[in-house]
Amino acid sequence: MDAGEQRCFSRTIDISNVDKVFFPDAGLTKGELLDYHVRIAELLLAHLDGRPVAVKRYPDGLEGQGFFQKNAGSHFPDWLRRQDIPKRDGGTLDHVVVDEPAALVYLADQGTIEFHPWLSLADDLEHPVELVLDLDPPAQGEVGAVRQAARQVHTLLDELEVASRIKTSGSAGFHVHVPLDGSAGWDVVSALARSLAEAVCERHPDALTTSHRKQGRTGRVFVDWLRNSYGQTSVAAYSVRARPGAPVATPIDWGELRTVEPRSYDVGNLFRRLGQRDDPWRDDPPAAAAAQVSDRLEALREDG
DNA sequence: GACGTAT
DNA sequence: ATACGTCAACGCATT
DNA sequence: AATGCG
Ligand SMILES: [Mn+2]
Ligand SMILES: [Mn+2]
Repeated sequence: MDAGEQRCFSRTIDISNVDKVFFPDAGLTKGELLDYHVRIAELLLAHLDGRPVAVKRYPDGLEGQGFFQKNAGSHFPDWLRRQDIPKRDGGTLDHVVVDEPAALVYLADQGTIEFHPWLSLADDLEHPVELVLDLDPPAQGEVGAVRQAARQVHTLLDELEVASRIKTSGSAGFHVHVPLDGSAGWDVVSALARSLAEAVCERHPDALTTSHRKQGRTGRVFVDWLRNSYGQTSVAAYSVRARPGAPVATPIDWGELRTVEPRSYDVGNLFRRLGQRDDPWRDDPPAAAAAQVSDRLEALREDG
């Protein structure tokens, strides 16, 4: 991508610093990162369209300091959607909402490396459209343990007849997504996420834990259900991660879990994959009703 | 990355 | 003109 | 009330 004013997805964006190195180990520049976002825009947008999105910006690349941003900056263009969103503490955010591909490119030009959407839509903040379980191994590179954890979560969800999908995190683990029908509020969804996490940990107490404090995990895979709250986010499918090698959080099929690792895909190789196969998350599976799933899970936990 | 202030 | 300082999130279980 | 965590 060239510097200066570019016409991009029907918007004009003033691109800067295209030769600045953002990923030194991979030799990837900001311009190349912008190219990635132009190319991935359709798929990335498909998985966060209409949601409030927090961005993690690194204006000086991986070597510089990064920060989260939710509020739309005063200099952000008029066409970029923003929305007043109440905080739980009574305050208000002027939150970025992504609803067009140009927004992704604009934000990437602002130094955004990671996109972190809410689990609910801007038009219905109180009713999440998905539930996410984040599986983190005790240490980087413990792929076997976190793969096994993912299979165990999948098994439980299958028993509950709930459709689920998996992606690499681009970091150390995997994320399991459960599409929801929007019938339940955060209280129900958060409680369900907690019960799912606790249920799978009860089945495999030596391998899995829900302990939020690192100290309590003792070599086990952390099943993080706490993402499932109002105003919380998890990294988007097809977002780049701010890690060496420019890894990408990549949707995969359950059958790929045998071979794919958390950082298998990155900005440099993702399009080879997508050239050979469709987005594994292209077709929306049936969306679950959280309250009903909670009832079934309660019954399952009583029996055994 | 953008902006305000100081040199 | 250029350099420098400052700003850019949140929710919540647990202790 | 403060902390740890993602
Ligand atoms: Mn994680
Ligand atoms: Mn800077």
